[in-house]
Amino acid sequence: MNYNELSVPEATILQKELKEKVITAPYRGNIRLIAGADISFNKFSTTVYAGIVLLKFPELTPVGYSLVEKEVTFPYVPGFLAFREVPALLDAWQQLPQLPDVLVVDGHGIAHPRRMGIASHFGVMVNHPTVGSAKKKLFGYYEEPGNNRFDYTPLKDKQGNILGNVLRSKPNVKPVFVSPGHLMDVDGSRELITACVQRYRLPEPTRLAHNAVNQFRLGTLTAGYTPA
DNA sequence: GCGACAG
DNA sequence: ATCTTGTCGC
Repeated sequence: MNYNELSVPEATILQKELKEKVITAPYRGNIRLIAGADISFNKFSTTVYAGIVLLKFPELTPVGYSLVEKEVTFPYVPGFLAFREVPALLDAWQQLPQLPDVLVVDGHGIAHPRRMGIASHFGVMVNHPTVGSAKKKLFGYYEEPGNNRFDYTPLKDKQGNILGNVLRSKPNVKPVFVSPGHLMDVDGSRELITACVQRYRLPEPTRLAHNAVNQFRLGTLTAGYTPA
């Protein structure tokens, strides 16, 4: 199926169907390899640069990255980010020589109007554990968390259901929004992201993925898979 | 009708 | 998201 030819109403129907496949449950198992995924592009261009960076866990040292370039015409519409970025990320995913235990996606998971943010969407597509880590809220209500490192508050819907957490990754910086993507639960997602935070606002997986796709777009890195 | 609105 | 320099605060 080609997302570029979908209309928003059609995409909405697809999200409602995919929603039934999302599994929000505690992740059982060891994590020795984690990954971060992100996209970069030039303003007004239909070319996107997608990348996935693999890191050893819990050391968080990068061990390789997969970079791909792809054309995309589906516009950015709040609530439908997946239809614009998932295709390219799938290409990068299929190019990985080894799959991570869990993938951290730049965006929300179930903290979405229809519980189908990009992290959940991608997780269902590849049937793999994912967690969403976003820089801004898309959906839900929350109280500002305390200003101490790792303070957090729940992100809820109007009925009081907890969709994720608002996490203060470091003092005096805006918090990050963490929610389960697929095969993960609310607490586990927060604990994992907390373990991925070092000295910056953003957790290492998405921070390094962001750096990689940006360098790729600017020509400092070349496409393909590269061990670190 | 008005405000909110991932990347 | 991207375009961009200096500047204020921990």
